Amino acid sequence: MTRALSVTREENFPEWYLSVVRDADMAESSAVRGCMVIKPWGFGVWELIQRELDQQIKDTGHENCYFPLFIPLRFIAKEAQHVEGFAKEMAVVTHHRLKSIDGVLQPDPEAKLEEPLVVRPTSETIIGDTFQRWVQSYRDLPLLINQWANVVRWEMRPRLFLRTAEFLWQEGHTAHADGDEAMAETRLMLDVYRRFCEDFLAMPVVAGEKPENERFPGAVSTYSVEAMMQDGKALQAGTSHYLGTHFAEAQNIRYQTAEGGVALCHTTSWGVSTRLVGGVIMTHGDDDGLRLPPAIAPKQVVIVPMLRGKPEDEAVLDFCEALRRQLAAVGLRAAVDKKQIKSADKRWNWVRRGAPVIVEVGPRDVAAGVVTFMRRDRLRDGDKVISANAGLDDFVGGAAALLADIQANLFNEAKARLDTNLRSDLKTFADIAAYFGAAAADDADSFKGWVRAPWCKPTGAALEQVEERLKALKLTIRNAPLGQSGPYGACVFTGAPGVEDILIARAY
RNA sequence: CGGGGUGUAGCUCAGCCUGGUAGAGCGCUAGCUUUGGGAGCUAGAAGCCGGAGGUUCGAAUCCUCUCGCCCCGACCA
Repeated sequence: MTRALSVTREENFPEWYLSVVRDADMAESSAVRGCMVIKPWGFGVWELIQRELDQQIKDTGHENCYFPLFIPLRFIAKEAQHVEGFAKEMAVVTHHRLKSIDGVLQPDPEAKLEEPLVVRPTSETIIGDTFQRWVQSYRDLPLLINQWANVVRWEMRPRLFLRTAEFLWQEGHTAHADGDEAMAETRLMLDVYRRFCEDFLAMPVVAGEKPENERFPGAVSTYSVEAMMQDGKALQAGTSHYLGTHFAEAQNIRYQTAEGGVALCHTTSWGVSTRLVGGVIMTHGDDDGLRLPPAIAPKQVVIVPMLRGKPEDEAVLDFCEALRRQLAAVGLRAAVDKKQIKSADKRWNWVRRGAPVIVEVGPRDVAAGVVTFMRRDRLRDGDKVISANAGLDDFVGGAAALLADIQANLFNEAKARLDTNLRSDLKTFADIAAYFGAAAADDADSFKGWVRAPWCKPTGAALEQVEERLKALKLTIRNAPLGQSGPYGACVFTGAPGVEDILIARAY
């Protein structure tokens, strides 16, 4: 069986993932450990994610700002849990000048900063410091701000897109007069993320609240949207935090109430990152490479002219260019691949990159006024590549609907996988342990999916115990799905009466 | 920061044990043939063998030190 990639998902999922990232021209690792170069095709996907999400963030009343990359060390120190959460992965700037000493270029000892600066791992503190000055009166609230930025977290185990030392994201930060409003904001943005993942990335997610031990450092409550990858692991695709008054207390974000008193603001923060691109790859990719949902495909229809270095090439190119213009005229992102390589190679390059529709045009098509095309979501029947023919006008007229169908099909496929592999019939921890193959170490990477089960929502030391037991099976609690209602069975960890359902899964 | 591995052409790697001065595949360049579908043949460009020191007539190969990277653990959007 000839596939476009040299490794299949079944053989080795992590290797398959790397192979898609590489062969689809998404990104590559760089000279800087843990930092990646995002290539045009990968960045194009991110740009589309950015464009759409930016609009949705604005539509919900937020405005964009930009805050500094550097944060004074003392700012980080202000919120105790925040420090603890991020201290171990912080890049620190200590000097402002280089000097050649004994022929070695190094930080000039004379140019040491009085106070070190950290490269932002997230911006709660610097934004809180700003909010403190911006918020005076209840009339200044709510303050609804977002920024698109890069952040740095010195990760020990980087993986392209999924976990890199530097990554791109948006971080929303808001301040509110009271807790109810801040909580509503937290939940609103979580819902924006859920809809965005489903409608735009065609990636079904489960929105829910994180258990206490998985909370953002400094948050009162953390919510996430979790997506199931094709190896059954969970990917946290986005988070939204209700920060209570923790940061307001640490940074003195207060306002005068209508009654003349002084009150602390309730703040929120929420973000999604370039990790989404990794999620798209692991949700939709197949053994021929990436499959991009049309909504985030930088090129939705790629036209490959079959050129042979003969006089009729010119007519083929003219035909392709005319087709491209017609597709552009109906609002689609179309391109003609004029690169001087064999057309069969071009086709497979676009298959690997996941262009939703690939059109091939040869002299015979031109003569007959038809196009031959493949849809990437249904590339093969068995091993055979499926291609279809359509008259030029029919193809152009139906292209938008075709793309919509591809988008829907990718979502439905992923949704069916999520539904099929989310089990809720395991009643005890022993069942769960057996299901995830506790004994068989070599079984650790085989597909398992998620388990939904009731628990008694322990806290503190009791929760730590639960965490330990799960950890032995490489499992984590992903979240407690929203919108659930009892009655609940017995807690799978303790047998005590359950108070809510949680999702248990291996995770990225 | 613990345990293991590895560094040779753009990429993947062989050669190292048993020192004699550089190889393969893919990719790249050119030419010819082929082409309704991931082609073949021929020719070619490309590496002071991670770095420093040592042993030796001679080091990719042996020794010492050093740096980088990868995998497994602790941490993680």
